[in-house]
Amino acid sequence: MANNISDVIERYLKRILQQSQSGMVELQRGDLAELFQCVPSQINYVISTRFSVDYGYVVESKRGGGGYIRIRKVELDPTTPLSRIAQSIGHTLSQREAEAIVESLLRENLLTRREYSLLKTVVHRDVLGVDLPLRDELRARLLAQSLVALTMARAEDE
Amino acid sequence: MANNISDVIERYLKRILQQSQSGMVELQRGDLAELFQCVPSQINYVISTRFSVDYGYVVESKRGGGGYIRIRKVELDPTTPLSRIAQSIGHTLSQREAEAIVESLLRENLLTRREYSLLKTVVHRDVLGVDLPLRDELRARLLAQSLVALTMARAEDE
DNA sequence: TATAATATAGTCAATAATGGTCAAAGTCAA
DNA sequence: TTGACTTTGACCATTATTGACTATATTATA
Repeated sequence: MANNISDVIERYLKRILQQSQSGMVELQRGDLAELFQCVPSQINYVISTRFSVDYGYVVESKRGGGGYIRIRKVELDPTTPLSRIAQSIGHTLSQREAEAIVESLLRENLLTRREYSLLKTVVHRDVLGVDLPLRDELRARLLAQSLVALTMARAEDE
Repeated sequence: MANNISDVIERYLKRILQQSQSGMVELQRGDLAELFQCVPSQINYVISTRFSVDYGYVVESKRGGGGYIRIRKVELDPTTPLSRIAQSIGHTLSQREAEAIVESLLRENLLTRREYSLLKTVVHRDVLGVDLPLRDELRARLLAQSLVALTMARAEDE
């Protein structure tokens, strides 16, 4: 479609992702930027707009000498309850709401008791220990991302 | 994967550690540096960043003639380790240190893959999303309390 | 035995080699 | 014309590499 560099880079990455057996690409930001004659931060833009977790990608990177960016495609079934709930969590979340969520997940056997216990701790105000409203925002991120992690962990476990 | 010498040396050391029955490797710093064509202090860098006690290794050394560096992999005591590790976590904790801890717990089978994935998420700087030094303090609380929660969690509900 | 020479390993700070963030400026279609 | 999307670059953060200087142990020598 569009002739902008971002789309070109996107197609390039998706093509090599498809071709790789492992479902993973590893690249150096500077190399890719050079290949497409753009500034390095353009690569970050492409990744953040087109390879986010919402689209089913996991991106890891490392800075420093020998650094890299690694993109993996994960099977993320959006109908699975955990990821649906993760998506339904907004920008802020009270402790009461968070506890209601993890308790219902435990009841439905979507969490083990250990996982439940762990999440109960993670969302507790004393553990977070920062002031509102930051605390509720932090809690929302922690719980949402934790549920996403659990969704993907299952996929990885084979 | 890695284009840097540090990672290559790390893999080399882990390979011979695996191959040795004793779970121990002894080497001379200068020899290893020569083998990999790097300065000797690079070996110290690799050891301090990848073979710290957080990663489950103990390193001893001796200077002078016949000097050596000895790396041992230590098994965690499977009876109380989670709580012990929780106690050893101080007031502040970097992402790198936190990951070292959860990786070694996974390796020792003290965490399931899902729990590992979850904790990896909880200690990630992007998820915490607050500035240093608060971030490292928050991470220390989260991980320490999470491990305590796991210690106390009732074993799996049928 | 004292001392000097030699052979190791350790520390630390400077520099290099990466990737990340953010906001300003540019582009383009509705 | 406006608003969403893209492009750019200055500045930031993290990790790796190097080497000068330091510390310690062993061995040779006076």
